[in-house]
Amino acid sequence: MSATPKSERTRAHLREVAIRMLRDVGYERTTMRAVAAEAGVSTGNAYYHFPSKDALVQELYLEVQREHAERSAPVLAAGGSLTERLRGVWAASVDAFAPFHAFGAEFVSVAIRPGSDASPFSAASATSRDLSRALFEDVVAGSSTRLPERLRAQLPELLWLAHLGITLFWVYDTSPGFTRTRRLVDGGAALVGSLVRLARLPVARAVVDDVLRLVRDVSPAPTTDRGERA
Amino acid sequence: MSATPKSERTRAHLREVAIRMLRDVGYERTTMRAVAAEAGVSTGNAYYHFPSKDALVQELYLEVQREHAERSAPVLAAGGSLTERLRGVWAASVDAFAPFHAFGAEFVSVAIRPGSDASPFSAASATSRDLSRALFEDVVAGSSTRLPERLRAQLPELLWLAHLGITLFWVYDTSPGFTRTRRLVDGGAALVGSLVRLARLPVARAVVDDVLRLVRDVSPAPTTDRGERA
DNA sequence: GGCCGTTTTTGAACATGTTCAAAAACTAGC
DNA sequence: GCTAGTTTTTGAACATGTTCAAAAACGGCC
Repeated sequence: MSATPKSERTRAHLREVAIRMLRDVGYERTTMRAVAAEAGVSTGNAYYHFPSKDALVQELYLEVQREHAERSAPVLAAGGSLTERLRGVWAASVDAFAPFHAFGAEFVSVAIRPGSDASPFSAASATSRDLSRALFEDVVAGSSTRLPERLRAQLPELLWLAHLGITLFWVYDTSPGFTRTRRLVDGGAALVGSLVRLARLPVARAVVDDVLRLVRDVSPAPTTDRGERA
Repeated sequence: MSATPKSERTRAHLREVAIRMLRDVGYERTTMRAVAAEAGVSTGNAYYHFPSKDALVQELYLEVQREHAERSAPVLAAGGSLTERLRGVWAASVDAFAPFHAFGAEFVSVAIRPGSDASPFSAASATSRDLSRALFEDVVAGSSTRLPERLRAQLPELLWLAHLGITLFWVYDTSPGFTRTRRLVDGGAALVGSLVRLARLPVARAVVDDVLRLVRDVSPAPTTDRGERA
Protein backbone atom coordinates (compact mmCIF):
# COMPACT_ATOMS: atom_id res chain seq x y z
CA MET A 1 0.00 0.00 0.00
CA SER A 2 2.76 2.44 0.92
CA ALA A 3 4.84 4.12 -1.81
CA THR A 4 7.70 1.85 -2.70
CA PRO A 5 10.25 4.19 -4.27
CA LYS A 6 11.04 1.88 -7.17
CA SER A 7 7.48 1.17 -8.14
CA GLU A 8 6.60 4.79 -7.58
CA ARG A 9 9.23 5.82 -10.05
CA THR A 10 7.83 3.48 -12.68
CA ARG A 11 4.40 4.92 -12.12
CA ALA A 12 5.60 8.51 -12.29
CA HIS A 13 7.56 7.76 -15.43
CA LEU A 14 4.56 6.17 -17.11
CA ARG A 15 2.45 9.15 -16.16
CA GLU A 16 4.98 11.57 -17.53
CA VAL A 17 5.44 9.71 -20.81
CA ALA A 18 1.68 9.39 -21.25
CA ILE A 19 1.04 13.10 -20.71
CA ARG A 20 3.78 14.03 -23.12
CA MET A 21 2.54 11.62 -25.77
CA LEU A 22 -1.07 12.71 -25.38
CA ARG A 23 0.00 16.28 -25.95
CA ASP A 24 2.40 15.61 -28.80
CA VAL A 25 0.83 12.85 -30.85
CA GLY A 26 -2.80 12.88 -29.72
CA TYR A 27 -5.13 10.40 -28.10
CA GLU A 28 -5.34 7.75 -30.79
CA ARG A 29 -1.66 7.38 -31.41
CA THR A 30 -0.96 7.31 -27.69
CA THR A 31 -1.49 3.58 -27.39
CA MET A 32 -0.93 1.74 -24.17
CA ARG A 33 1.74 -0.33 -25.90
CA ALA A 34 3.49 2.81 -27.10
CA VAL A 35 3.40 4.43 -23.66
CA ALA A 36 4.72 1.28 -22.04
CA ALA A 37 7.45 0.85 -24.66
CA GLU A 38 8.49 4.49 -24.42
CA ALA A 39 8.66 4.13 -20.66
CA GLY A 40 10.68 0.94 -21.05
CA VAL A 41 8.22 -1.41 -19.37
CA SER A 42 5.78 -4.07 -20.54
CA THR A 43 2.21 -3.36 -21.57
CA GLY A 44 0.88 -5.30 -18.65
CA ASN A 45 2.91 -3.22 -16.29
CA ALA A 46 1.26 -0.04 -17.51
CA TYR A 47 -2.02 -1.67 -16.54
CA TYR A 48 -0.67 -2.55 -13.17
CA HIS A 49 -0.14 1.11 -12.38
CA PHE A 50 -3.10 2.59 -14.26
CA PRO A 51 -6.33 0.61 -14.53
CA SER A 52 -7.16 1.93 -17.99
CA LYS A 53 -6.20 4.34 -20.68
CA ASP A 54 -8.85 6.67 -19.29
CA ALA A 55 -6.93 6.76 -16.05
CA LEU A 56 -3.96 8.21 -17.92
CA VAL A 57 -6.23 10.77 -19.50
CA GLN A 58 -7.41 11.59 -16.01
CA GLU A 59 -3.84 12.36 -15.02
CA LEU A 60 -3.56 14.85 -17.84
CA TYR A 61 -6.86 16.39 -16.80
CA LEU A 62 -5.51 17.01 -13.34
CA GLU A 63 -2.31 18.42 -14.76
CA VAL A 64 -4.20 20.92 -16.89
CA GLN A 65 -6.40 21.86 -13.97
CA ARG A 66 -3.32 22.65 -11.92
CA GLU A 67 -1.97 24.74 -14.74
CA HIS A 68 -5.26 26.65 -14.83
CA ALA A 69 -5.15 27.30 -11.11
CA GLU A 70 -1.59 28.55 -11.39
CA ARG A 71 -2.39 30.93 -14.22
CA SER A 72 -5.44 32.19 -12.36
CA ALA A 73 -3.57 33.02 -9.19
CA PRO A 74 -2.38 36.51 -10.22
CA VAL A 75 -5.85 37.45 -11.41
CA LEU A 76 -7.40 36.28 -8.18
CA ALA A 77 -4.81 38.08 -6.10
CA ALA A 78 -5.46 41.35 -7.89
CA GLY A 79 -8.97 42.12 -6.75
CA GLY A 80 -11.25 43.92 -9.18
CA SER A 81 -14.84 43.63 -10.34
CA LEU A 82 -16.70 40.38 -10.87
CA THR A 83 -16.48 40.82 -14.62
CA GLU A 84 -12.75 41.46 -14.57
CA ARG A 85 -11.99 38.51 -12.34
CA LEU A 86 -14.23 36.19 -14.26
CA ARG A 87 -12.77 37.22 -17.57
CA GLY A 88 -9.29 36.66 -16.18
CA VAL A 89 -9.99 33.19 -14.87
CA TRP A 90 -11.87 32.08 -17.94
CA ALA A 91 -9.16 33.47 -20.21
CA ALA A 92 -6.52 31.70 -18.11
CA SER A 93 -8.27 28.43 -18.83
CA VAL A 94 -8.09 29.02 -22.58
CA ASP A 95 -4.36 29.61 -22.22
CA ALA A 96 -3.85 26.61 -19.97
CA PHE A 97 -5.79 24.28 -22.24
CA ALA A 98 -4.31 25.59 -25.49
CA PRO A 99 -1.47 23.06 -25.90
CA PHE A 100 -4.00 20.25 -25.65
CA HIS A 101 -6.53 21.44 -28.17
CA ALA A 102 -5.92 18.60 -30.60
CA PHE A 103 -6.53 16.26 -27.74
CA GLY A 104 -9.48 18.21 -26.32
CA ALA A 105 -12.13 16.56 -28.39
CA GLU A 106 -11.01 13.08 -27.48
CA PHE A 107 -10.82 14.08 -23.89
CA VAL A 108 -14.31 15.52 -23.79
CA SER A 109 -15.53 12.45 -25.56
CA VAL A 110 -14.06 10.29 -22.82
CA ALA A 111 -15.00 12.63 -20.00
CA ILE A 112 -18.60 13.04 -20.99
CA ARG A 113 -19.41 9.38 -20.48
CA PRO A 114 -21.30 9.45 -17.19
CA GLY A 115 -19.56 6.41 -15.77
CA SER A 116 -16.15 7.63 -16.80
CA ASP A 117 -13.61 8.48 -14.16
CA ALA A 118 -12.68 11.48 -16.26
CA SER A 119 -16.19 12.93 -16.08
CA PRO A 120 -16.16 16.26 -14.25
CA PHE A 121 -18.90 14.86 -12.03
CA SER A 122 -17.23 11.59 -11.13
CA ALA A 123 -15.85 10.71 -7.74
CA ALA A 124 -12.45 10.11 -9.31
CA SER A 125 -12.38 13.67 -10.59
CA ALA A 126 -13.10 15.10 -7.15
CA THR A 127 -9.60 16.50 -6.82
CA SER A 128 -9.55 18.36 -10.11
CA ARG A 129 -13.19 19.36 -9.74
CA ASP A 130 -12.65 20.89 -6.32
CA LEU A 131 -9.58 22.66 -7.61
CA SER A 132 -11.61 24.17 -10.42
CA ARG A 133 -14.63 24.98 -8.29
CA ALA A 134 -12.45 26.76 -5.78
CA LEU A 135 -11.32 29.16 -8.47
CA PHE A 136 -14.85 30.37 -9.00
CA GLU A 137 -15.51 30.59 -5.29
CA ASP A 138 -12.56 32.90 -5.18
CA VAL A 139 -13.69 34.87 -8.22
CA VAL A 140 -16.92 35.70 -6.43
CA ALA A 141 -15.57 36.01 -2.91
CA GLY A 142 -12.80 38.43 -3.82
CA SER A 143 -14.84 40.54 -6.17
CA SER A 144 -15.60 44.18 -5.47
CA THR A 145 -19.05 43.82 -7.03
CA ARG A 146 -21.90 43.96 -4.56
CA LEU A 147 -24.10 40.87 -4.77
CA PRO A 148 -27.49 39.97 -3.35
CA GLU A 149 -26.96 37.20 -0.81
CA ARG A 150 -29.09 34.62 -2.61
CA LEU A 151 -27.06 35.11 -5.76
CA ARG A 152 -23.74 35.10 -4.00
CA ALA A 153 -24.38 31.63 -2.65
CA GLN A 154 -25.14 29.97 -5.95
CA LEU A 155 -23.06 32.03 -8.32
CA PRO A 156 -19.79 30.08 -8.02
CA GLU A 157 -21.54 26.87 -9.01
CA LEU A 158 -23.17 28.59 -11.96
CA LEU A 159 -19.92 30.09 -13.13
CA TRP A 160 -18.21 26.71 -12.86
CA LEU A 161 -20.92 25.15 -14.99
CA ALA A 162 -20.59 27.98 -17.48
CA HIS A 163 -16.89 27.23 -17.52
CA LEU A 164 -17.62 23.66 -18.55
CA GLY A 165 -19.75 25.06 -21.34
CA ILE A 166 -16.99 27.37 -22.47
CA THR A 167 -14.57 24.46 -22.49
CA LEU A 168 -16.98 22.50 -24.62
CA PHE A 169 -17.19 25.42 -27.00
CA TRP A 170 -13.43 25.67 -27.11
CA VAL A 171 -13.16 22.07 -28.19
CA TYR A 172 -15.08 22.93 -31.32
CA ASP A 173 -13.28 26.20 -31.88
CA THR A 174 -10.97 25.99 -34.87
CA SER A 175 -10.42 29.73 -35.19
CA PRO A 176 -6.74 30.77 -35.06
CA GLY A 177 -5.65 31.61 -31.52
CA PHE A 178 -9.12 30.57 -30.37
CA THR A 179 -10.42 34.02 -31.22
CA ARG A 180 -13.99 32.89 -31.02
CA THR A 181 -13.60 31.34 -27.61
CA ARG A 182 -11.90 34.48 -26.39
CA ARG A 183 -14.77 36.54 -27.70
CA LEU A 184 -17.13 34.25 -25.86
CA VAL A 185 -15.11 34.68 -22.68
CA ASP A 186 -15.04 38.46 -22.95
CA GLY A 187 -18.67 38.75 -23.92
CA GLY A 188 -19.75 36.17 -21.37
CA ALA A 189 -17.95 37.85 -18.49
CA ALA A 190 -19.37 41.23 -19.43
CA LEU A 191 -22.79 39.66 -19.69
CA VAL A 192 -22.58 38.16 -16.23
CA GLY A 193 -21.82 41.64 -14.95
CA SER A 194 -24.82 43.12 -16.73
CA LEU A 195 -27.11 40.36 -15.56
CA VAL A 196 -26.00 40.74 -11.98
CA ARG A 197 -26.72 44.45 -12.21
CA LEU A 198 -30.09 43.74 -13.77
CA ALA A 199 -30.83 41.21 -11.07
CA ARG A 200 -30.83 43.99 -8.51
CA LEU A 201 -33.87 45.61 -10.07
CA PRO A 202 -37.17 44.71 -8.44
CA VAL A 203 -38.73 43.87 -11.79
CA ALA A 204 -36.18 41.10 -12.36
CA ARG A 205 -36.29 39.65 -8.89
CA ALA A 206 -38.94 37.06 -9.68
CA VAL A 207 -37.06 35.79 -12.72
CA VAL A 208 -33.80 35.60 -10.84
CA ASP A 209 -35.46 33.62 -8.10
CA ASP A 210 -36.93 31.31 -10.72
CA VAL A 211 -33.53 30.67 -12.24
CA LEU A 212 -31.90 29.99 -8.90
CA ARG A 213 -34.72 27.74 -7.79
CA LEU A 214 -34.64 25.83 -11.07
CA VAL A 215 -30.93 25.20 -10.82
CA ARG A 216 -31.32 24.08 -7.23
CA ASP A 217 -34.30 21.80 -7.92
CA VAL A 218 -32.68 20.25 -10.88
CA SER A 219 -29.29 19.55 -9.34
CA PRO A 220 -28.69 16.20 -7.74
CA ALA A 221 -28.55 16.25 -3.95
CA PRO A 222 -25.11 17.62 -3.05
CA THR A 223 -24.35 14.78 -0.66
CA THR A 224 -25.03 12.15 -3.30
CA ASP A 225 -22.15 10.74 -5.23
CA ARG A 226 -22.72 12.14 -8.67
CA GLY A 227 -20.42 9.76 -10.47
CA GLU A 228 -22.71 6.74 -10.34
CA ARG A 229 -22.56 4.08 -13.02
CA ALA A 230 -25.52 2.80 -14.98
CA MET B 1 -24.96 3.18 -57.68
CA SER B 2 -28.71 2.63 -57.92
CA ALA B 3 -30.55 0.66 -55.23
CA THR B 4 -30.29 -3.00 -56.05
CA PRO B 5 -33.24 -4.59 -54.23
CA LYS B 6 -31.22 -7.50 -52.87
CA SER B 7 -28.37 -5.43 -51.54
CA GLU B 8 -30.82 -2.87 -50.28
CA ARG B 9 -32.57 -5.54 -48.27
CA THR B 10 -29.30 -6.60 -46.66
CA ARG B 11 -28.59 -3.01 -45.77
CA ALA B 12 -32.04 -2.40 -44.35
CA HIS B 13 -31.86 -5.60 -42.36
CA LEU B 14 -28.49 -4.70 -40.88
CA ARG B 15 -29.82 -1.28 -39.98
CA GLU B 16 -32.85 -2.75 -38.30
CA VAL B 17 -30.90 -5.34 -36.34
CA ALA B 18 -28.38 -2.72 -35.25
CA ILE B 19 -31.02 -0.31 -33.97
CA ARG B 20 -32.77 -3.07 -32.08
CA MET B 21 -29.55 -4.30 -30.52
CA LEU B 22 -28.41 -0.82 -29.58
CA ARG B 23 -31.67 -0.28 -27.78
CA ASP B 24 -31.89 -3.68 -26.13
CA VAL B 25 -28.35 -4.59 -25.17
CA GLY B 26 -26.53 -1.24 -25.33
CA TYR B 27 -23.63 0.14 -27.26
CA GLU B 28 -20.83 -2.02 -26.00
CA ARG B 29 -22.52 -5.36 -26.48
CA THR B 30 -23.71 -4.35 -29.91
CA THR B 31 -20.55 -5.49 -31.66
CA MET B 32 -20.20 -5.39 -35.40
CA ARG B 33 -19.73 -9.14 -35.36
CA ALA B 34 -22.91 -9.61 -33.37
CA VAL B 35 -24.93 -7.36 -35.65
CA ALA B 36 -23.60 -9.12 -38.72
CA ALA B 37 -24.22 -12.57 -37.24
CA GLU B 38 -27.72 -11.65 -36.12
CA ALA B 39 -28.43 -10.35 -39.61
CA GLY B 40 -27.01 -13.53 -41.08
CA VAL B 41 -24.14 -11.95 -42.98
CA SER B 42 -20.39 -11.73 -42.56
CA THR B 43 -18.62 -9.07 -40.56
CA GLY B 44 -17.03 -7.65 -43.67
CA ASN B 45 -20.39 -7.30 -45.28
CA ALA B 46 -21.64 -5.08 -42.48
CA TYR B 47 -18.68 -2.84 -43.27
CA TYR B 48 -19.57 -2.87 -46.92
CA HIS B 49 -22.93 -1.29 -46.14
CA PHE B 50 -21.92 0.91 -43.21
CA PRO B 51 -18.46 2.41 -43.09
CA SER B 52 -18.20 2.22 -39.32
CA LYS B 53 -20.01 1.42 -36.13
CA ASP B 54 -20.62 5.15 -35.75
CA ALA B 55 -22.57 5.06 -38.99
CA LEU B 56 -24.98 2.60 -37.39
CA VAL B 57 -25.29 4.87 -34.38
CA GLN B 58 -26.06 7.66 -36.81
CA GLU B 59 -28.97 5.62 -38.15
CA LEU B 60 -30.40 5.34 -34.68
CA TYR B 61 -29.94 9.07 -34.18
CA LEU B 62 -32.03 9.79 -37.23
CA GLU B 63 -34.65 7.31 -36.12
CA VAL B 64 -35.00 9.01 -32.75
CA GLN B 65 -35.15 12.42 -34.37
CA ARG B 66 -38.04 11.25 -36.53
CA GLU B 67 -39.78 9.93 -33.46
CA HIS B 68 -39.32 13.30 -31.81
CA ALA B 69 -40.80 15.13 -34.79
CA GLU B 70 -43.76 12.78 -34.81
CA ARG B 71 -44.48 13.27 -31.13
CA SER B 72 -44.14 17.01 -31.49
CA ALA B 73 -46.64 17.28 -34.31
CA PRO B 74 -49.81 17.46 -32.17
CA VAL B 75 -48.24 20.10 -29.92
CA LEU B 76 -47.21 22.20 -32.89
CA ALA B 77 -50.63 21.87 -34.52
CA ALA B 78 -52.37 23.05 -31.36
CA GLY B 79 -51.23 26.67 -31.20
CA GLY B 80 -50.71 28.19 -27.76
CA SER B 81 -48.13 30.36 -26.06
CA LEU B 82 -44.40 30.14 -26.60
CA THR B 83 -43.97 28.54 -23.20
CA GLU B 84 -46.63 25.94 -23.82
CA ARG B 85 -45.30 24.98 -27.23
CA LEU B 86 -41.73 24.88 -26.06
CA ARG B 87 -42.58 22.76 -23.07
CA GLY B 88 -44.50 20.39 -25.33
CA VAL B 89 -41.68 19.95 -27.83
CA TRP B 90 -39.00 19.59 -25.19
CA ALA B 91 -41.13 17.11 -23.25
CA ALA B 92 -41.75 15.16 -26.45
CA SER B 93 -38.03 14.74 -26.85
CA VAL B 94 -37.70 13.25 -23.38
CA ASP B 95 -40.40 10.75 -24.30
CA ALA B 96 -38.89 9.99 -27.67
CA PHE B 97 -35.41 9.46 -26.27
CA ALA B 98 -36.52 7.51 -23.21
CA PRO B 99 -36.08 3.96 -24.60
CA PHE B 100 -32.49 4.78 -25.46
CA HIS B 101 -31.35 6.22 -22.18
CA ALA B 102 -28.90 3.43 -21.44
CA PHE B 103 -27.41 4.09 -24.81
CA GLY B 104 -27.57 7.87 -24.54
CA ALA B 105 -24.25 8.33 -22.85
CA GLU B 106 -22.39 6.31 -25.43
CA PHE B 107 -24.15 8.15 -28.15
CA VAL B 108 -23.28 11.57 -26.81
CA SER B 109 -19.75 10.40 -26.33
CA VAL B 110 -19.58 9.47 -29.99
CA ALA B 111 -21.52 12.47 -31.20
CA ILE B 112 -19.54 15.04 -29.32
CA ARG B 113 -16.33 14.26 -31.16
CA PRO B 114 -16.07 17.22 -33.56
CA GLY B 115 -15.06 15.10 -36.53
CA SER B 116 -17.74 12.51 -35.87
CA ASP B 117 -20.50 12.04 -38.39
CA ALA B 118 -22.87 11.74 -35.47
CA SER B 119 -22.03 15.21 -34.20
CA PRO B 120 -25.09 17.47 -34.32
CA PHE B 121 -22.93 19.94 -36.24
CA SER B 122 -21.57 17.55 -38.84
CA ALA B 123 -22.50 17.52 -42.50
CA ALA B 124 -23.60 13.91 -42.16
CA SER B 125 -26.13 14.90 -39.51
CA ALA B 126 -27.63 17.59 -41.71
CA THR B 127 -30.83 15.61 -42.20
CA SER B 128 -31.54 15.00 -38.53
CA ARG B 129 -30.30 18.46 -37.58
CA ASP B 130 -32.62 20.21 -40.01
CA LEU B 131 -35.45 18.02 -38.84
CA SER B 132 -34.78 19.08 -35.27
CA ARG B 133 -34.19 22.75 -36.06
CA ALA B 134 -37.43 22.95 -37.98
CA LEU B 135 -39.31 21.96 -34.83
CA PHE B 136 -38.08 25.04 -33.04
CA GLU B 137 -38.76 27.27 -36.01
CA ASP B 138 -42.30 26.03 -35.78
CA VAL B 139 -42.46 26.48 -32.01
CA VAL B 140 -41.67 30.15 -32.45
CA ALA B 141 -43.54 30.78 -35.68
CA GLY B 142 -46.81 29.26 -34.48
CA SER B 143 -46.73 30.80 -31.04
CA SER B 144 -49.28 33.33 -29.88
CA THR B 145 -46.65 35.19 -27.86
CA ARG B 146 -45.67 38.54 -29.27
CA LEU B 147 -41.95 38.81 -29.93
CA PRO B 148 -39.62 41.68 -30.75
CA GLU B 149 -38.37 41.13 -34.30
CA ARG B 150 -34.69 40.89 -33.38
CA LEU B 151 -35.48 38.13 -30.90
CA ARG B 152 -37.81 36.29 -33.22
CA ALA B 153 -35.04 35.83 -35.77
CA GLN B 154 -32.53 34.25 -33.44
CA LEU B 155 -34.78 32.50 -30.98
CA PRO B 156 -35.23 29.21 -32.86
CA GLU B 157 -31.48 28.71 -33.01
CA LEU B 158 -31.16 29.48 -29.31
CA LEU B 159 -33.95 27.09 -28.40
CA TRP B 160 -32.37 24.37 -30.50
CA LEU B 161 -29.07 24.87 -28.72
CA ALA B 162 -30.88 24.79 -25.39
CA HIS B 163 -32.42 21.53 -26.53
CA LEU B 164 -28.96 20.07 -27.04
CA GLY B 165 -28.17 21.17 -23.51
CA ILE B 166 -31.29 19.53 -22.15
CA THR B 167 -30.41 16.33 -23.97
CA LEU B 168 -26.99 16.41 -22.42
CA PHE B 169 -28.58 16.87 -19.02
CA TRP B 170 -30.92 13.96 -19.68
CA VAL B 171 -28.01 11.68 -20.38
CA TYR B 172 -26.82 12.22 -16.83
CA ASP B 173 -30.28 12.03 -15.33
CA THR B 174 -30.75 8.84 -13.36
CA SER B 175 -33.92 9.95 -11.58
CA PRO B 176 -36.88 7.58 -12.08
CA GLY B 177 -38.98 8.63 -15.05
CA PHE B 178 -36.46 11.38 -15.69
CA THR B 179 -38.21 13.58 -13.16
CA ARG B 180 -35.30 15.94 -13.01
CA THR B 181 -35.12 16.44 -16.74
CA ARG B 182 -38.86 17.02 -16.82
CA ARG B 183 -38.48 19.62 -14.09
CA LEU B 184 -35.78 21.25 -16.16
CA VAL B 185 -38.04 21.25 -19.20
CA ASP B 186 -40.97 22.74 -17.34
CA GLY B 187 -38.88 25.30 -15.53
CA GLY B 188 -36.85 26.09 -18.59
CA ALA B 189 -39.87 26.67 -20.79
CA ALA B 190 -41.47 28.91 -18.17
CA LEU B 191 -38.21 30.76 -17.83
CA VAL B 192 -37.96 31.44 -21.53
CA GLY B 193 -41.43 32.94 -21.30
CA SER B 194 -40.43 35.17 -18.40
CA LEU B 195 -37.23 36.26 -20.09
CA VAL B 196 -39.03 37.12 -23.30
CA ARG B 197 -41.45 39.23 -21.29
CA LEU B 198 -38.59 40.88 -19.45
CA ALA B 199 -36.80 41.50 -22.74
CA ARG B 200 -39.58 43.86 -23.73
CA LEU B 201 -38.71 46.26 -20.93
CA PRO B 202 -36.49 49.18 -21.97
CA VAL B 203 -34.15 48.53 -19.07
CA ALA B 204 -33.33 45.08 -20.40
CA ARG B 205 -32.95 46.03 -24.01
CA ALA B 206 -29.20 46.60 -23.83
CA VAL B 207 -28.59 43.23 -22.19
CA VAL B 208 -30.76 41.41 -24.68
CA ASP B 209 -28.88 43.03 -27.53
CA ASP B 210 -25.62 42.00 -25.91
CA VAL B 211 -26.74 38.40 -25.69
CA LEU B 212 -27.92 38.28 -29.27
CA ARG B 213 -24.80 39.96 -30.55
CA LEU B 214 -22.58 37.62 -28.54
CA VAL B 215 -24.29 34.56 -29.92
CA ARG B 216 -24.03 35.93 -33.44
CA ASP B 217 -20.37 36.95 -33.11
CA VAL B 218 -19.39 33.70 -31.60
CA SER B 219 -21.17 31.40 -34.04
CA PRO B 220 -19.24 30.09 -37.00
CA ALA B 221 -20.23 31.64 -40.32
CA PRO B 222 -23.51 29.97 -41.31
CA THR B 223 -22.27 29.10 -44.79
CA THR B 224 -19.25 27.28 -43.45
CA ASP B 225 -19.40 23.54 -43.04
CA ARG B 226 -19.32 23.13 -39.33
CA GLY B 227 -18.38 19.46 -39.31
CA GLU B 228 -14.78 19.97 -40.31
CA ARG B 229 -12.13 17.55 -39.27
CA ALA B 230 -8.91 18.50 -37.50
C1' DG C 1 22.77 -15.53 3.74
C1' DG C 2 18.37 -18.16 2.99
C1' DC C 3 13.41 -18.75 3.05
C1' DC C 4 8.47 -17.09 2.47
C1' DG C 5 4.91 -14.03 1.36
C1' DT C 6 3.99 -9.81 -1.17
C1' DT C 7 4.59 -6.52 -4.77
C1' DT C 8 5.90 -5.69 -9.35
C1' DT C 9 6.68 -7.13 -14.01
C1' DT C 10 6.16 -9.82 -18.03
C1' DG C 11 4.28 -11.57 -22.31
C1' DA C 12 0.84 -14.18 -24.22
C1' DA C 13 -4.07 -14.28 -24.94
C1' DC C 14 -8.80 -12.39 -25.91
C1' DA C 15 -12.53 -9.44 -27.91
C1' DT C 16 -13.40 -5.70 -30.73
C1' DG C 17 -13.32 -2.14 -34.61
C1' DT C 18 -11.58 -2.08 -39.05
C1' DT C 19 -9.22 -3.35 -43.58
C1' DC C 20 -8.47 -6.06 -47.56
C1' DA C 21 -7.66 -9.44 -51.12
C1' DA C 22 -10.09 -12.96 -53.05
C1' DA C 23 -14.41 -15.42 -53.98
C1' DA C 24 -19.22 -15.42 -55.23
C1' DA C 25 -23.28 -13.52 -57.11
C1' DC C 26 -25.14 -10.68 -60.23
C1' DT C 27 -25.90 -7.76 -64.69
C1' DA C 28 -25.42 -6.42 -69.29
C1' DG C 29 -24.32 -7.26 -73.93
C1' DC C 30 -24.02 -10.55 -77.38
C1' DG D 1 -26.46 -19.46 -72.67
C1' DC D 2 -21.94 -17.37 -72.33
C1' DT D 3 -18.54 -13.99 -71.30
C1' DA D 4 -16.78 -9.77 -69.10
C1' DG D 5 -17.32 -6.43 -65.88
C1' DT D 6 -19.45 -4.86 -61.62
C1' DT D 7 -21.48 -5.31 -57.17
C1' DT D 8 -21.79 -7.87 -53.06
C1' DT D 9 -20.05 -11.09 -49.78
C1' DT D 10 -16.68 -13.58 -47.29
C1' DG D 11 -13.20 -14.71 -43.92
C1' DA D 12 -8.73 -14.00 -42.54
C1' DA D 13 -5.65 -10.49 -40.83
C1' DC D 14 -4.21 -6.34 -38.11
C1' DA D 15 -3.94 -2.94 -34.25
C1' DT D 16 -5.72 -1.77 -29.98
C1' DG D 17 -7.66 -1.86 -25.09
C1' DT D 18 -7.68 -5.08 -21.57
C1' DT D 19 -7.01 -9.46 -18.70
C1' DC D 20 -4.42 -12.97 -16.54
C1' DA D 21 -1.42 -16.67 -15.07
C1' DA D 22 3.15 -17.15 -14.29
C1' DA D 23 7.76 -15.31 -13.48
C1' DA D 24 10.83 -12.07 -11.29
C1' DA D 25 12.11 -8.85 -7.84
C1' DC D 26 11.63 -7.39 -3.38
C1' DG D 27 11.24 -7.23 1.84
C1' DG D 28 11.15 -8.92 6.32
C1' DC D 29 12.48 -12.52 9.45
C1' DC D 30 15.40 -16.23 11.09
